[in-house]
Amino acid sequence: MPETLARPTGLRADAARNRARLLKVARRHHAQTGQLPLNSIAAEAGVGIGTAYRHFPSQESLVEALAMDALDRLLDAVKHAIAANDPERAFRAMVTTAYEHLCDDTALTALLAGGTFTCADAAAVAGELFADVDILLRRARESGALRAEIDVDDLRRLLCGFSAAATAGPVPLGKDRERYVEVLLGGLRP
Amino acid sequence: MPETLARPTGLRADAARNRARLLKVARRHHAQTGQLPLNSIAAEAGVGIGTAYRHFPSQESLVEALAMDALDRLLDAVKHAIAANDPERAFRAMVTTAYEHLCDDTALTALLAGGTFTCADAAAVAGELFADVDILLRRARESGALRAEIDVDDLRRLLCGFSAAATAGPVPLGKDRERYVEVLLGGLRP
Amino acid sequence: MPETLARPTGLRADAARNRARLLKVARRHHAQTGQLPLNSIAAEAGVGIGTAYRHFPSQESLVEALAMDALDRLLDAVKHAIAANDPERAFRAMVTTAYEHLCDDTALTALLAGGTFTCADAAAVAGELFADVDILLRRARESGALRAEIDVDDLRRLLCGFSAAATAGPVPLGKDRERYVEVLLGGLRP
Amino acid sequence: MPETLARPTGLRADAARNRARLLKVARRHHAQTGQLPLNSIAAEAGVGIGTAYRHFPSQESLVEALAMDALDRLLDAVKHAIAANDPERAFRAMVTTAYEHLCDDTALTALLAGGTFTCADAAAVAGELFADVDILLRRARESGALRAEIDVDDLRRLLCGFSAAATAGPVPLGKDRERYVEVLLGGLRP
DNA sequence: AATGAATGAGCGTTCATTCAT
DNA sequence: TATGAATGAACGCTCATTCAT
Repeated sequence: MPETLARPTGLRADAARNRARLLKVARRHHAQTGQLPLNSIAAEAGVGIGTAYRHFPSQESLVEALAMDALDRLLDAVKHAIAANDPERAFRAMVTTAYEHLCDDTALTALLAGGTFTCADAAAVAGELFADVDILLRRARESGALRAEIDVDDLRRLLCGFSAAATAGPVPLGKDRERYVEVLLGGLRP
Repeated sequence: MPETLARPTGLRADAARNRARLLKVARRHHAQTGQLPLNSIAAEAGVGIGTAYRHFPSQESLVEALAMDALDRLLDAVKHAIAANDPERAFRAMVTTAYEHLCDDTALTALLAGGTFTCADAAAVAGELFADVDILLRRARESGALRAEIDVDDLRRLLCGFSAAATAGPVPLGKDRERYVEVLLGGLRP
Repeated sequence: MPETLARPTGLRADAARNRARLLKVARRHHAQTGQLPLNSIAAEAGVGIGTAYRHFPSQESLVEALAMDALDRLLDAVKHAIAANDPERAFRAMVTTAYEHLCDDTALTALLAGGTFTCADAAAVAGELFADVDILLRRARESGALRAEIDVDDLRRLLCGFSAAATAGPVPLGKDRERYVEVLLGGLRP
Repeated sequence: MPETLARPTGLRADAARNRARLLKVARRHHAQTGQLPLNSIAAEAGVGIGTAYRHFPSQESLVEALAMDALDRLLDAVKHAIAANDPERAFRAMVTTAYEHLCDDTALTALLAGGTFTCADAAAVAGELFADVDILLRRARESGALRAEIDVDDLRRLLCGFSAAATAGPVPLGKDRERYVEVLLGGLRP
């Protein structure tokens, strides 16, 4: 009996279909309302409530499952940035990518804003992500591209705050949301 | 029948007392949970639920009433800043003050993040506030202390995002939250 | 705002009617199934679920309200027994009465079997009841009508056990359930 | 298709292992909570829920399987008692043994309190048990050691009631639970 | 104006049971 | 035979809101 996983493997065909349906409906709910009412999500997905709970025994597990894709892509991007030469460019690329993902995925923002992980694989990816970002931050700091007093956790908070800034309000920010990441990058320079 | 006001005048003594009690309890709830359950708030305040609804017919009116004090103080601070000479110092003072207020008052943050106002007086104060901030921004821009593309609404978003960054997560930021306003101020420079 | 009470006073007419309906339905449920599902009870009583929770915020409060009548009558009977002269007769009368009440009221049995009370007035009546029974037990013990090692709590357990014995099973015991109280009284003699 | 049995024979090795695991977990659940939630029991036992249902198609069959061991031991003890000479000693030994088993095994108590059996072999053992106890009761009655009006079914009820008395409440009775069997034995004398 | 009783929509969660693999 | 996915009834509980007193 495996622990709850945000990214399960070896699902039966019908189980995978149900899971995908649930995630699809859940994603819409979270983006529109910030809530994840399992009852309605199950109903809308055309799936029994018990099935929904089998797949996602807790709201956190659902949030982490929703965020998992973006988390994976983020980790990929960070790995790429680490492999690059220019520390400042790598740092800027990482911040920009993270900002974009956070703006596009409310579940990712909620997960990172919380800062705690219950599913083993989400925690693992997040741990690796933070470790890699730490490397990028060190290099950026040494190359004089980053304020000394900002660490990984500060960046996590600031990025979540910025995506909230871009997303919040009656009208979400439009195309020009890149402006904000410029403000952030400017502010992070010593 | 007067419109709902966030800062009513001419209340009977007992009505004023009830209102104050409700606000006190509501403030604690909002700060601790981000929620404003009128039933429990009325019960804890020792006030009938009907009375609570008479004072605050909607959650928004309660949020605006909660934020009204901070909104007033903010407006005061901005008026002071306008009266000063140095545009850059005035701008910095305004941003810093706003940041502090937002970090300290979850209702103010919720209200400004939403960006809409239902009570006439709250809307009035906010309108004046935004107008005055706009003046400060113009001056700062002209004096070369502020990026050209940032307007009042951007600043509103960014400030809300920054206070969210400082507040969010399992552990709210401690004493050193001023660090973040430095990042913001740095980022806002051209 | 008074604490939850098992025997409230000064209810509005409609509130009293709802309360009575709820208790009536609840009593039937408890007698037949030993359960107290508030949802179904409210529905059967023709009362909103919220109303049910207003009257009985917890299952315990409902059990105690159900048992309150019997508890009162029991206390009355014990007071009478205390006023009598013959310690043995008083003791026997008390045990018999308690047994009868327990056999007739499953909620009373459940409450006394648990031995804990959450409503202030139920706790008060129970406390007085136990104190008075203790007096009866002392007298009975002194007059040689009761084993030395049996105290109030033992009697509570034994009476609950006996009423369970008379009640349990596919067919509850019929008219001749008095036989069992004779066994109990016989067993309690030194 | 054989009837469900509380004590099946000729199980495959893995089936027997699964059955044992289920019983072990179920016993703990029943002792601690009085409930037998098949889903959780199967999960905790590391066995598929379908397998659990194959072994125990109903809650009763599970209860009977749990009680089977104790039922066997009880029957053994009664056979021994029948073989003895002194009818009163035999009777007392039987009552005491039964009481001890009931106090120690919540499933046995639940089964005997219900008084109905669905598995053929449980019914058979219980039938033999009751018949043998009946013999002991007759002898005891004849030798003047037992009230005339108490029959096997009364004893079943009373024993269940007494073990409930010893077990119930916030604090189960401690070491001195033998006291209660003395009360019972005393009460059963003419 | 104040009170608080009533309502019911809605969400969280458990668990017995069936059935496809 | 074993597995575990799926289902849905049932229940617990909260809270926004209305309305009679």
